[in-house]
Amino acid sequence: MAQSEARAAPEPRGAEAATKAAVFNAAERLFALHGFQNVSVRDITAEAGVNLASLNYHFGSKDALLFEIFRRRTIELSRERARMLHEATHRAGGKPSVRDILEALFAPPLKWADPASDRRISVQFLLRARSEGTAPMRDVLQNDVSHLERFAQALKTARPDLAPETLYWRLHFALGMIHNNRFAEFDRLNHLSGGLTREGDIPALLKQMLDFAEAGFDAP
Amino acid sequence: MAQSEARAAPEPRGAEAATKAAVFNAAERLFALHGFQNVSVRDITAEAGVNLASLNYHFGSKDALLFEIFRRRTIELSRERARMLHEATHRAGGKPSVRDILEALFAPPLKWADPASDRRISVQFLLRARSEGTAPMRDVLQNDVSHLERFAQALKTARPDLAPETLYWRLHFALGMIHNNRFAEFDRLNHLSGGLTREGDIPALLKQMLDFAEAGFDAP
DNA sequence: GTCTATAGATGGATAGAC
DNA sequence: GTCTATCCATCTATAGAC
Repeated sequence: MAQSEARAAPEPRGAEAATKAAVFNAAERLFALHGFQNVSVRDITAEAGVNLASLNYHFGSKDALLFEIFRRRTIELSRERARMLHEATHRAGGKPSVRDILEALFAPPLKWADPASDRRISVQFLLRARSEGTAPMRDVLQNDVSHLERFAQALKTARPDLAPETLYWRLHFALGMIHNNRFAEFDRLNHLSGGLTREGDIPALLKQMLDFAEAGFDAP
Repeated sequence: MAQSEARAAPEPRGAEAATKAAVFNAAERLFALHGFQNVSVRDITAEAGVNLASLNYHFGSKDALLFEIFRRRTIELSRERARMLHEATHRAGGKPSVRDILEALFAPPLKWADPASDRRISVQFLLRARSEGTAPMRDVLQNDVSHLERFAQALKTARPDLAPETLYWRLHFALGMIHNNRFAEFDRLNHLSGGLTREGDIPALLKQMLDFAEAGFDAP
């Protein structure tokens, strides 16, 4: 438990920072489950088992805390994706296949979404940030596309025959496939399929997504 | 202007219902643009140019108004999709192609999203409802999958060779492609592509989506 | 049906003691 | 750093006059 918290929260060195970490984790969890506007500072501090005023003491404000969680998780996810893309590029001698590029895009958030992962909730937080995020978050999502530019460039190298416009659209579609992996959408799909789709089986889901998206990129 | 409002709002027969229609349209617009929790009753009535109390008089509460907009637009969209699927089924003698089925799924919301359409804002409202919706909305989204069952059944008929599990996943991916068509995501894509992707060109976008998704369904 | 005025509740933030 | 008590802004909803 302490280890899990240590991995999930920012540098919990002394007993003092334990409070900060508890607030961070409780906030991420509640925000991911119930939405940003439906969770109050009182809810967070109660869940964390700390005093009401400690949130403002450690983070300044509710919005600043929200942004801190968003920033940290975004950086972590981008880094994992960039590392996978870099490795795939190296393995392929500079020109990875479309499937390898897509795997670098899909695998990190899917690995987080594993029921056994302590990042399971972080994915849901980031997905919420896309639609419910505050203005500073939207600014980051809007302007910081450098992380995606590497993927667009790799796709151009892999498929120089495709029109750039088509390529960007297909990247957009692939991203849409990931962004739809919210708890509520999984539940809806389970309800529709009568329980056939088991989103807990991450390797199977990754294969399904790669099969679909790779074929989509191969369309004429 | 009067005609446009007549099409978008509920039965504006007399001058009395004009207030109700104005509230309905202002609310849909503000909710779609700024999110459900970021728009107050005061914002809505101010935008509509009516008195603060009229919202509660005509709709009962803010949440009831929200649900009313959601219910109306959901029914309209499902009906358009069902009609297109029905026509495609009839044209194909009972067994429409995967592409025809996907077109019945994609085309209605894309038609609404046309810059020239007076439903442009309704799509954004419905997309917000998926993530920011109140509990009653989530219940509807969760439990009322009858509309999607017809599409799943049609896909099974078109591709009896595919495992049902695979088929449901691919339907989920196709839905994800639509759900990603939010203003913010379009802007992000435009920023990334340097303006190459013009989401205002609906026929071109529909073709891009159909090419990608059809190929995805054709994956082995 | 429309308006004003206000009740009633909630939530973010902080002052100040410890 | 932690806690209590409280301020103050904001919002929904309604009572009651017209």
